[in-house]
Amino acid sequence: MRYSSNHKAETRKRIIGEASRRFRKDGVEGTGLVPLMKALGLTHGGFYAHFASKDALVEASLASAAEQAFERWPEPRDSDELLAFVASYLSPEHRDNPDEGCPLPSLCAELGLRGSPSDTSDIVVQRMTQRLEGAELRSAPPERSLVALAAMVGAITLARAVKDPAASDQILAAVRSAIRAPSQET
Amino acid sequence: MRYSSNHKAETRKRIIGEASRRFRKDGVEGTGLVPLMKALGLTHGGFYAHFASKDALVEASLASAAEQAFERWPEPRDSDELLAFVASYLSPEHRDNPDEGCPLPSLCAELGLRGSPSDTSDIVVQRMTQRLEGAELRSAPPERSLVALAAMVGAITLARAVKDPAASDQILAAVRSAIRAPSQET
DNA sequence: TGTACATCAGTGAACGCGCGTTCACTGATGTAC
DNA sequence: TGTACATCAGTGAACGCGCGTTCACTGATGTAC
Repeated sequence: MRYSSNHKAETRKRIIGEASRRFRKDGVEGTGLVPLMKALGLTHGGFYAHFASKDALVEASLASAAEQAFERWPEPRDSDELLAFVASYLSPEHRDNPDEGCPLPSLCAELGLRGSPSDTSDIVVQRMTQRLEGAELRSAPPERSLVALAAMVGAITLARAVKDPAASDQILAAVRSAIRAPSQET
Repeated sequence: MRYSSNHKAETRKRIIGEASRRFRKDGVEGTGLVPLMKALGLTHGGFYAHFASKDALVEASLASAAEQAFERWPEPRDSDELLAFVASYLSPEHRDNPDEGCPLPSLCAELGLRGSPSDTSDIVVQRMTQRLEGAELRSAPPERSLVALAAMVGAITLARAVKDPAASDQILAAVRSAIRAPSQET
């Protein structure tokens, strides 16, 4: 089976795409290479033509998930876009679809307890924080956006863990309105 | 080997104690029953005299970790105690010792993606939120303490995942000071 | 244009390992007589 | 006080399974002549 010159690169991309979705949905430990390759119509033996190990795939998938998050939530250009970003991040849709969502709530906890070799988390935190330094908040202390990010990540994490749907919605709504109107918090 | 009448109950407690530490440190999937029992000086076969399944142990350990968190951070009686609670929760010590810490940052993500059968998360969220409704914040909207909890859980999660120690400390400090002085946030 | 060969993405069987779970058994102790 | 027996927490070998990884092989295609 000889393929076109970029066939291998495309297969590699397909593996990363499927893996980055599964890692976010089921966790790294919960995702097996055999079912992963099978879902792509391939056999598991071929995996090692593309990656040296599962860890290498984790690294590549995390970077890909980060890139996807940066595209989904680009740098806001004004305060309206900033609030739209926050609303989208804290939406029930994002809560209910971790496989397409931000890797921070889905993968941080797992990579935090394993001694992750990558510093992709650092980069994602940094760039997501930058995106929150928008418009009318620019006069705020620089940690303000870090607090907002922590609240957003915590809200999604808790909203996914809580069983009661009303309580879950309430967590998202509370953080959404707190970031929307921080001056009325006290 | 016949033992004193409460020997079995004590062994059960020891299993739960060790498990609740390991689950928080290494995750549920990352904790095997064989090494767990071995660490207690027992063989793995005896496990099923105490629990019907690993899932039953997860349930019991989560409840135990929650109870431990409620004891470590009891209901604050005034605003000083409330700030001490927040400072303790957001301390480097808590970040660096997940095995003795709050189960929300360590276990929520993992139990969130598996369809957890327990509603212990709901209870922990509810009771930790109550503890943040202290003193001078009582006039604030009720969601205020929910936002604080989300920020605290998110901060610990991120601080554990980030590689750069300075960045990790910064996340904790930012949320700490934001909760300490919410009126100066804007 | 036609043949022989090299390439290499993907195949599929096999590996050792640790997992959760089962089960026949052990043996020190409390109880019955 | 002494013996026979029942109890039952814990033992340890075994189970089937899925995991990550290895490796000899396949076979359609591009290239060389």
